[in-house]
Amino acid sequence: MSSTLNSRIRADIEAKILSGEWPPGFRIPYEHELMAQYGCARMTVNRVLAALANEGLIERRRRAGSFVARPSMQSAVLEIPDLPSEIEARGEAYGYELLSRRRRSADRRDANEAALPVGEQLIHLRCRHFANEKPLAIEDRLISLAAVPEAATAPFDTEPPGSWLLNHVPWTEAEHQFSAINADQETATLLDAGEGVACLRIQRRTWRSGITITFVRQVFLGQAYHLVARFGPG
Amino acid sequence: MSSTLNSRIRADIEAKILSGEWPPGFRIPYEHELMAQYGCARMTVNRVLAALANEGLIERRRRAGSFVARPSMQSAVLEIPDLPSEIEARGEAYGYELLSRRRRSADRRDANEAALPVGEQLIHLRCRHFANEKPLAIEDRLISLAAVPEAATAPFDTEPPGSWLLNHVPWTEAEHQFSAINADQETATLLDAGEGVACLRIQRRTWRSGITITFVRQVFLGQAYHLVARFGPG
DNA sequence: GTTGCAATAATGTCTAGACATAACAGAGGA
DNA sequence: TCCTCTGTTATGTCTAGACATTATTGCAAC
Repeated sequence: MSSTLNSRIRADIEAKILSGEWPPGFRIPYEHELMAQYGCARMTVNRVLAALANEGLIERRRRAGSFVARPSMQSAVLEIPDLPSEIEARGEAYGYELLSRRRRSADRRDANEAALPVGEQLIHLRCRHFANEKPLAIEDRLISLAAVPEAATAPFDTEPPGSWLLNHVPWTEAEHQFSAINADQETATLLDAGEGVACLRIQRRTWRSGITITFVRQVFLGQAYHLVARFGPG
Repeated sequence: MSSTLNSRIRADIEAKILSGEWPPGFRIPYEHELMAQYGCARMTVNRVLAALANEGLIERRRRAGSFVARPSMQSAVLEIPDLPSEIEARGEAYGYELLSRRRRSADRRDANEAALPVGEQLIHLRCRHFANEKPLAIEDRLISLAAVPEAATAPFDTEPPGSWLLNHVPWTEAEHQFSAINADQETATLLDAGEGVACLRIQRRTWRSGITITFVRQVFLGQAYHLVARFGPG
């Protein structure tokens, strides 16, 4: 309960919007009026309104005023923790196994899936993640050697590539794709499940300044893994 | 290409972080120094740094300074558009069918899944979404009448409940859960697919000020539907 | 050594102005 | 009627200060 003027104004406005007292489209008081109401400088209310606009709660139009935005509900913040940390956070034992490691150059399929230029040198890893000794996911990972040369000598036999990259690559953008698939025979065997069982497949492409760093495809047992995403103001 | 001083400072700092020139943990210049470097007031750099901290790109500690945050990669912005708009955006024809509509009170299972108090009056809808005449998803939806009394008389036979709620409920928080399931016989029939086919299941609980508004479970054909989430600064 | 106090240095918050910018409204002219 | 010009108005950006807050540092007493 921080009681800065800033947060008080913000809380008041959020409450009005949240409660429906100020419905979508409603014109909220001008900075001028809020300034008078709270007896503060315009800069103070401006900061609040700018922040609210930034988060999409309100919409500001010069000359016209500020308006409560229509709730779009079109975006959510998705938490995708590092697998080891997440599994340990659930109180289970994390396990990791490297299945194979190859150095090859990108073919047409990689270019299509992972946006890697054909012919680019890359490391292709295949590994398994375990929770409490039971297989949880299979991972197929491509790492571009042009973007991450250190990957050529990194020891991926004990540390999962995701965690390694997290600590060696500065900042990234990413795109995820989710779908559900039936396990084929190989997948089923590796996951210690029946053929055809539903699996959650997550594909993630990570890049920096337009250069693809890594592509990963993880296949989870659909029953064993739940992704959670939260959304909302606050 | 807005060339406000604000955005110029911001772009400079983001570029340094992005390029790896300022690695995670690096102490970025003090407000004082940036102020001298750009020849501006402290308030100006403060606004930039506060915004960057707000987005998690940097971390600020009193007396110590501001530091480049470790790339967490633990959150992504997930776009979950309204189904009708999304299907039409793909150039396909959207269709909707209400399968059943019941008014009942919440049982223990609802309380568990949807955080609805046992005994609370609710509307239970079951419907189907189509893309180009082919079934795409089955939806099971609970709407709390305590939170949304107008739902009792709303005409859900032509407009999907998601779109209706979007236009009638002010502001919401939500939590999503993703998993993969094999279609049971009923699901398979409704989706016009084979029994056992992998489906992507999305469950979403939406509330306002701690009061649950609605709970929805959507089951998509795993092959037909791809969710995409993007993440990154800028 | 260890504890505790005080100085210091950074961010956090706020003020009372200033000028810039964009969009709208109304007046006047073609 | 339609267009353009001009003033008005609310937001956008910025300044040069001020005091508050707090974590660290270093000194001093135990």
